[in-house]
Amino acid sequence: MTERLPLYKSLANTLEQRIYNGDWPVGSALPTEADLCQNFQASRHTLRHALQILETNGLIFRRQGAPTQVISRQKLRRFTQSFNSPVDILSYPRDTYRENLVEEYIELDQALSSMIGGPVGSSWYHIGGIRKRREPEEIIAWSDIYILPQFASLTTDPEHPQVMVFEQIEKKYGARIARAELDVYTLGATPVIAEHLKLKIGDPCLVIIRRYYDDQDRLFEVTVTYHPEGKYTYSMEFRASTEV
Amino acid sequence: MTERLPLYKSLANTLEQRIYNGDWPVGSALPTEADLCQNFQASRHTLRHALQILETNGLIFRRQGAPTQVISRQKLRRFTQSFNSPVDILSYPRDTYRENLVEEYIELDQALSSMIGGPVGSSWYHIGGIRKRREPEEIIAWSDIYILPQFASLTTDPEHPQVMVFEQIEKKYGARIARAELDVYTLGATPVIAEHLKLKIGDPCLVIIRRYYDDQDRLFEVTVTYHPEGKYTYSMEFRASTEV
DNA sequence: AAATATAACTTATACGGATAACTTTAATAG
DNA sequence: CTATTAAAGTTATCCGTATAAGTTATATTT
Repeated sequence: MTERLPLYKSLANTLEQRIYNGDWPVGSALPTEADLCQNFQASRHTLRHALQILETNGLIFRRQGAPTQVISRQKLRRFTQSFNSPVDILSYPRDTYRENLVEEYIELDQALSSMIGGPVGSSWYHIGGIRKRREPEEIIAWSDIYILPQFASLTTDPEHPQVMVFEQIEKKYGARIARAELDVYTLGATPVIAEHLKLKIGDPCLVIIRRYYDDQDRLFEVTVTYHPEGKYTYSMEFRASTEV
Repeated sequence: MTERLPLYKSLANTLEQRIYNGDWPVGSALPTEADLCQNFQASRHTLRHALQILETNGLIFRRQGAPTQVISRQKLRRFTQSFNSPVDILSYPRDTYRENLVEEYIELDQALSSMIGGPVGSSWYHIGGIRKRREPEEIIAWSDIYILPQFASLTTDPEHPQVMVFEQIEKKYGARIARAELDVYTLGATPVIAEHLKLKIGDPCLVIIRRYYDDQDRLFEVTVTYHPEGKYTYSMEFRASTEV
């Protein structure tokens, strides 16, 4: 019932409580490790284990040579969503595939620029096409993919339609996704979209824009998908973060 | 340039590489700590520091008394989005407010049940209303809020329209959100929605459903919002998780 | 054959000490 | 006064050792 807590955990709890009480206000420095060892009668090693927990909980900030700073009065309750791969950010069923209908080099005009996020006049390679489910055979979405011109050659790869484009870029060019943005909104079908998706003009469409940035924070791919009503729901789950 | 890596980090890298190479396949057990200390000429303490890194990276699984298991060949690259509060999951501008138009006790029929997620026949308290922005004065959304009947009294609170409902539930009843689900899709405006939002029937609406669960995984609030075209974009940002 | 107890093995916790690396403050030189 | 150097203080890394606690396999008993 009253499971005995290891010393380092009990110490971490005590320190958290003391910080919460305001014994060491935010912005101030914690006593030195040596002092804390004295006060709490623990070895330096055990104490540091406790401090490490406070650090990962975002309560303190440590820097070699400088005193440890208190940076937060209480543990943040973070709501996090995790994906093991960027594929899952927009999790299409695996039994879908893309059919390219348009391939062209373009320069961004004002309208495209505000949607895509790149500067006006910048050059991109545009791949337009539809995404289909196999059975029942059905059109799920129209998708516009914009990639940097130097990546254009990857559309010649035979397995191209089966694989997400950013995966191909990662594989062939070594660019790694460090950040991704996601915008979701609704829009009445434009004439072009309506024709491709066999809708009436103005029919509701779910628009999802994804922007991929590399570790230099350079935008290197943007995907815009248009889903007709009833064909797609974007779902997510969030959890309050668990204790350490 | 060639910054010298601490032994424990260098050890962690080596072990990761060896696992990736397949020297210790997924599912097999790592050599004992004692053996690894021997092989890599490190103290048990330093070695354990390295193992701890592999563990947080999701490569190994450790259990007191049992050999350490290899559970993944490569570091997961997790894409995470963090919110400091559930408010931010659906981040409305702070200068908006809710205007309740309907309050009633209901029982879920088949259609509502599949949308909300509660069982058919279960009792809920329904609050229907519109969300407005102050300036320019504008209707942003129609929202249906479903809460357990025991929370119904909170609508009498004077500050109720300004505050998110789950915050009031947390404050007054102590229920804490442990999990939240989010569904996003598009829908043509139904007659009821069209009237409230002053739209034509069939006009595109962005529908966002949020379901809040407590720590017992009991559903205690569901919110459904309908946004007319052009009035709302749901935005998120994801980052590849940083090294430990 | 099944349940129980034992032993061997492995990881977890905890102590102590020594050196390195970094930061800040004080002293010094120009 | 400014820039540099030296010293003191603090955290980071790394080693060693000992005991506790949990798991698994083996032996024993029923």
